[in-house]
Amino acid sequence: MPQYSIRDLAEEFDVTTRTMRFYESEGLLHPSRKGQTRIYNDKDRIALKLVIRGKRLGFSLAESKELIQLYNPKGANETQLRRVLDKIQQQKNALDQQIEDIRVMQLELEEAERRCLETLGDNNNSNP
Amino acid sequence: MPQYSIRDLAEEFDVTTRTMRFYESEGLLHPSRKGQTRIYNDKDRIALKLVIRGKRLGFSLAESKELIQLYNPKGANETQLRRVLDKIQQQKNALDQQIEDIRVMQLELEEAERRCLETLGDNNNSNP
DNA sequence: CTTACAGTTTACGTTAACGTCAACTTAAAG
DNA sequence: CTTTAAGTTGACGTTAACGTAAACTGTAAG
Repeated sequence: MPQYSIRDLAEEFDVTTRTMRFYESEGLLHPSRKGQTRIYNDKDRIALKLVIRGKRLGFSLAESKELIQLYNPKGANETQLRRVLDKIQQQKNALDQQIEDIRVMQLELEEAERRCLETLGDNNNSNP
Repeated sequence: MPQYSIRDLAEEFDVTTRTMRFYESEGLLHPSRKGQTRIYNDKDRIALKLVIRGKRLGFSLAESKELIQLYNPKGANETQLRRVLDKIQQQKNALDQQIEDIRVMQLELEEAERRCLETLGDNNNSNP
């Protein structure tokens, strides 16, 4: 099983070591220790990747933490599993809303682009 | 031309009046005044809608402010217009990245969903 | 007139997400 | 052994995005 130092992951995902320790204190990462030095495994790596991607989408750390937990139906009973499935569905809906927002923004940006290009064309015609 | 009070827009977009005044102080909104009372027009309404949508996508107010400016190639010369076009392109690329992130998240959520359903199925088989 | 309500400015408070710094330990290199 | 580098734990500082409270003004209703 692959292991990583704090610096390994910090460099890979372009965050500071301070950030990694902060995430641990917030319960997002759970490195083991060799002496007092942190040792990260693949599960932490996946979690970190998820947090970083979440940030690009405007997720708070608390939201990303929930997301991480959705990926571990560890020792969960049926009731818990059903709650997890419900959360997953909510997340999927939220992402659908985001996609819709992005779609609208892209259309608006293309409108803006057209207006710019038009104005450029007009200027060139009136400035020979 | 339609006009809105601060409360009109605050209720429509579910923000507080404090937020609206804050956005004004940050240069995102530019209401006129009747006496000292703020009067908003359609341009402000559009800008506000854009900011709200931006927030759902994780944009900072500074980023949304830039976006707003992209929609007004007002008294811009050719050099400025080209810079605007460049920014528009950057924004479109950023949105493409977001869509990719969302796509990955959705796939992962569906994996998680499958794992949950599997576990549920197993439990039912071993608990008759 | 006064009561009530909506709006205004000013200013200090708050939370999330780290940055920064100090003081320390451990590990490896020269 | 000393230096150097990378790690550690506090603890305090910072920024964005508002919340909250105080003190004031205008205006419509009873």
